[in-house]
Order: sequence, then structure tokens, then C-alpha cells
Amino acid sequence: MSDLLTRLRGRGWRMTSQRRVVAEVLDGDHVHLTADEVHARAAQRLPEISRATVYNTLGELVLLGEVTEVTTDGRAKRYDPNAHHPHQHLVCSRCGIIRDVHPAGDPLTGLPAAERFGFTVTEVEITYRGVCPACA
Amino acid sequence: MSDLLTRLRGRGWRMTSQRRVVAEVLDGDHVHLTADEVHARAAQRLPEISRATVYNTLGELVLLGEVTEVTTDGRAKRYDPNAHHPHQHLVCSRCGIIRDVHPAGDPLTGLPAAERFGFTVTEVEITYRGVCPACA
DNA sequence: ATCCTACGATAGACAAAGTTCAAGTCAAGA
DNA sequence: TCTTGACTTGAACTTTGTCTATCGTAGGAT
Repeated sequence: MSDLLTRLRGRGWRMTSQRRVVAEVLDGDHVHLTADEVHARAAQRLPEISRATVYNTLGELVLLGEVTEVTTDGRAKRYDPNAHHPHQHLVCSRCGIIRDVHPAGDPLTGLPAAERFGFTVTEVEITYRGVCPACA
Repeated sequence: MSDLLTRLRGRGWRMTSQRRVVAEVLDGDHVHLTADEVHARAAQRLPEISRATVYNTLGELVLLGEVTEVTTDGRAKRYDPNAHHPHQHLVCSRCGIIRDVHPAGDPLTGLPAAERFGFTVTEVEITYRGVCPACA
């Protein structure tokens, strides 16, 4: 994710220790942390980091398109750093574990013109639900 | 939705004025109210109804499969009474209006076995996003 | 290398959405 | 009509997120 840090600096981001730590916490695939979880992990490295800063930084990363928000359970939003690889989510109804998945074809084409009601449709968000092997 | 009332009574529901009013507020298609909106409308007919009762009743209706929860914006959950007619949602990114839509085919088949990671997948929830004619 | 200053961080108050609980009320069967 | 357990109430509480005034500092200017 050092990629991300250089990309952000290139966009005029002022680099602070707080922002660096938040970006590092979000490193990797299949990461779907809530804001509080990001804060907890960031605080392990930088104990004095505040909740407000974590929220601010996450919000900026979303605006920059580096991270996407995912709401799978109507509770806290989760932050998914895998924003440059379009994907959907598969969630276990029992334990809540989340997997990134890739449906066949372009999900947007599944919606016929007659069902678009004049909307200009640009995005699809799909959540598949079921029971994971561990819970079965 | 008097159907609903008789169905519920048949399932042993104790019929109270509060529950009746909540069920009546949720009558109709293309209804996507938040719990607070349900409470506000219910309170027009039954001023002393409490928030807790509205939450309890909505939760029971969801458990009974009569209503589904929809989260389109990461804010309050919305309650969709159209649970017996499988459908998905199309949301305007500007004004937030929600339309029920029906994609072609069974959305579950869009996820190849290789992408299921051993899950038993039973549900799909799709949110299409775009700009509605009024906002364009 | 040091200084400036605007941008970022902080703590704490605030707000929105939802849950819990003890006490009171009432639907429906006897 | 009586009884009883299921239902409702309101207030306090929790969780998640936002706002604001103040303080600190990254990074360009000197």
C-alpha cells in the first residue's frame, strides 16, 4: 500500500503520521474494518490518534476513490480498500464474515432498460448472503 | 394489507391497536419508510404510540418475513412491505428516491460456484445506483 | 536551518438511530 | 367478568457518527 501513500502525496495530500497509520491499517485484500476497528488498530501504533481523525481520513479516502464504504448489516459501515478491483460481497448470515467475490459478466446489464425508469444507472452493489463452511 | 392482519392473527399474534396501525402504515407498494417515518405516521392515528413499540413491531414483521429491511444509504434502515414479491432497488444518488426493480433472470445464478467459497448462498440483495430523470 | 501559516489533529459536546428495562396496561381465553 | 401473560410505555442507555473551537505541525519560503 506504499503505492497509496505516493498516490496521495501526488494529489497534494499533506502527509501526517495519523494519515499514514490509517492508510497502513487498511492495507491488504479482504479487509473490511469498521471505523472503530480502524481506530483501534491505528491506536496500537499511534496511541494518541483521535476518533475524529480516523473518521476524517476515512471520509477523504472514500472521496478520493481509494476506499469504498460497505454496509452489510445495517450497523457500522465497513471500509474496503480494494476499490481499484471491482467486486461484490458474500456475507455469512451467522458469523458475518465477508468475502470479496466476482460475479460473471457485468452486473449492470442485468437490469433491462424497461426497468430503469429513465435513470442513468452507473453503479451496482450486490450482497450475496448464505452460510459459510465454518458455520454450516 | 388486511390480508396481513388476518395472516398475523392466524399465526397467534395478539392484535393491538399499535400493531394494527403500524401494519396499516406499511400498506402498499413502493413504500420504503424509516422507523422514524413509520412512527410519525402511526402517531397521526394513535398519538401515544411509543418508538419502542414501533421498533418491536417492525422487528417482528421482519422475523415473520412480512417486511424486509433495506439499507441504501448507511443511515436509517428502511422497511419494505413488498416482501412477497422478490425485487431489487434502484436508488438516485442525488435525491435518494427508491424504485423497486426486477432484474432479468435469477440474480443468484450470477455467482459461479468457484466464487462461492463453500458457502450455501440463499439470498441476493442488489442496489443499482444512478441519477433519476428529475435530478438529471 | 529556521520561521510561517494554512491545513490537519484533538477532545469533547452533540446528534441520530436503535436497544433495554422495570413498571403499568390490556387482549383474549376461561 | 376475571385472570394472566403478552404487549406497551418512557426514560435511560448504547452505538455510530458529526461538529466545533483550539492546538499543533508539515512543508514551502526565507
